[in-house]
Amino acid sequence: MTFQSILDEVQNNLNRILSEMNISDVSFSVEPAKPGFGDVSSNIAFLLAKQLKKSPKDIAELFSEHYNKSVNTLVTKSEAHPSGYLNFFANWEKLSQLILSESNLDTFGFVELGNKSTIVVEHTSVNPNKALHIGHIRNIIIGDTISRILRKADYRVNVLNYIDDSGLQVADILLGFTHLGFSQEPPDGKKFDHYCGDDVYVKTTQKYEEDSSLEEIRKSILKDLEDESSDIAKLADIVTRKVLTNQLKTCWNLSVTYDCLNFESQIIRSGLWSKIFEKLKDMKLVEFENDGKNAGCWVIRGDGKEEDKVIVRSNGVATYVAKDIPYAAWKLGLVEDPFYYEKYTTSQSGAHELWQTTLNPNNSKENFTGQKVITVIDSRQARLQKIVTDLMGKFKSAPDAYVHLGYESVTLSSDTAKTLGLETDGKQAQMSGRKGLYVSADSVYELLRERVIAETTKRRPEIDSSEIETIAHNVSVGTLRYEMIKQDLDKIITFDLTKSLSLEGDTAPYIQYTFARASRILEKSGRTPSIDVDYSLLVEKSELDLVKTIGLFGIHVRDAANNLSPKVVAKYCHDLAVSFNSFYEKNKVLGLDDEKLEDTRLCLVNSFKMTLENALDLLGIDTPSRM
RNA sequence: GCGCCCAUAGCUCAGCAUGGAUAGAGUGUCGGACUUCUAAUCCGAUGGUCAAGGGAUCGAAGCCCUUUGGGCGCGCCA
Repeated sequence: MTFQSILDEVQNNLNRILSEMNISDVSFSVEPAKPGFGDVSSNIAFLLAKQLKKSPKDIAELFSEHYNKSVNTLVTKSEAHPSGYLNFFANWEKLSQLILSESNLDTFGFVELGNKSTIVVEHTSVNPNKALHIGHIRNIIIGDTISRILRKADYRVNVLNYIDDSGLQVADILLGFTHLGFSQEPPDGKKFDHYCGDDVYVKTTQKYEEDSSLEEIRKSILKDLEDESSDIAKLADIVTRKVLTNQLKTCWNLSVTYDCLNFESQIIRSGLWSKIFEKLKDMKLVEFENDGKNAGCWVIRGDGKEEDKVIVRSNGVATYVAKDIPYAAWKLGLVEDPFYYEKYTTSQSGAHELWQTTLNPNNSKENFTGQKVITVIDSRQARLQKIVTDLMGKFKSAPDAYVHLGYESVTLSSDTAKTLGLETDGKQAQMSGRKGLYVSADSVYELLRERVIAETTKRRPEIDSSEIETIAHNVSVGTLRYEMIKQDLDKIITFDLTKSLSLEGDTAPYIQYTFARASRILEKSGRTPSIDVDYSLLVEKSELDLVKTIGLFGIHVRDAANNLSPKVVAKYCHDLAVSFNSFYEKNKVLGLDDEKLEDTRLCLVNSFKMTLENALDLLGIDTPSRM
């Protein structure tokens, strides 16, 4: 509740005043005030201006008078601002006690939004034929952060990663292995996913232009992939799983975890598509085209001006979107589950168990479906995802059951493109796995790590090298993760190898640094912080601002979960850090010759530290106590 | 051609969902603060016809319409 408590109190009192005045149906706002306008503000006077035929200023004054006569516990006074706003001032002694003691609870920041309903978040879903690049990382971090936020908002979250192990891109590297003589062993210890992506995939696709006969081979490989017993399918299984293991290492290293891996090859072999197809026909959601340009195909009718979408070709083969339909229905639990589940061979970090689908009935049955589904895919797929969303809305009779969470892509800055050998004339460049134009996630992490090691060694020569390694890891992961979610999903991220890897300003290290400062104060105090302190001693503006910011945690978690907006939490963490730095600059905590004041401030510092850790955890960012 | 998205300080972005007070950060540039709990920090200065035009409103960066500029998408490819 925390800061929400005072908002509720104001809301209730205003409602009571309204009913005394016989006014109803006014949906006024009660919000944390802007700096310099008290602690809580309401726009109620603006909304009543017309009805009462008075100026907002007069109405605000009227309300202010009434309000100051009502019973208050957390508000000391209300005040009419000439602009028409009604502002309220908090009883900080009580509010500080409320906020700081609640911030010590494990449940702090938890909001009851999902009512323990299950929700599926699917993200990553990268073809297992290459290493992850910085563009994939945006998808992964958005998905992982959303999952963490939803858990904090009382949802049971099932995180899925869809493994497209039977598509064209896999066929391409298989062709490289079987027909172009690429060894299945990567050279000199190169990671297998990098080898497949940098060498086999890029060079194989180059060859298509030189040798058109390869196109036929490619098609036959693609066809063989569907037959489980073929040599190609067996090879594909070995290769894609090896790439997958390497991709997962990259994800785990970034503190990203999953609940279940779903393999496309198994969805195909399970026969789920034909069941869904029958259902689509029964529900008249697909139609057979007798003539016109799509003669002989099954299509989904376009919405308004949109073109019809072919789902099954005239040769009977399903198209790309069609493959997404049975999977989407499976995720929503709308079809009988054809899969069994076994634990994944390598366990991921933490206590989080990772499962994978299998068609082998000697395994257990589990449930990874959800009442709602969020699929994280970049917005270039918006059109196709809209088809799936519409279909699922009709299947489930709930239009918002399936949500496509789209985001803009990551492009390379002109300078960074140049380092990869592409001249763009000052413009940013789209990444391309096929052309080998990308910056790998592993290399970015490594670059960051080296810089943080150098920086930390320079600043803190007394820290031993193993702790430096840990700090460097946490700061590098934090920097990368924060960079991927600090802006809105609809903004393109132009990645630059120099500018995007800064450790100063609005970055994770800035925030992490405040945690280290707070830790140091607590460590030096040699005391155990208590919440049994004199809260009336917190009177400085920078102290109360920090208390207030701490108290706003839950409100931001709710906002982020409601709007599926990770940047809301990123912004909050930054706000917390700014508040703390301001407090730190203006107030000493130790050596005051005033034990009571020291205890009170230690309590505040400890609350800040716990809340920041709590909030950063939602971003998957760790908190070093020294850096 | 049709559809979706973006446009706010030199640069990168908040604020827009739910219209209301003084449009905020970071970065850059210039200047200041480490014998004092960690300077990955802090303080000050600089910097804005909120792309343009129109509309509805007592009131618009925000809502509606048009235009311009940029990005992306529109296959019996995946």
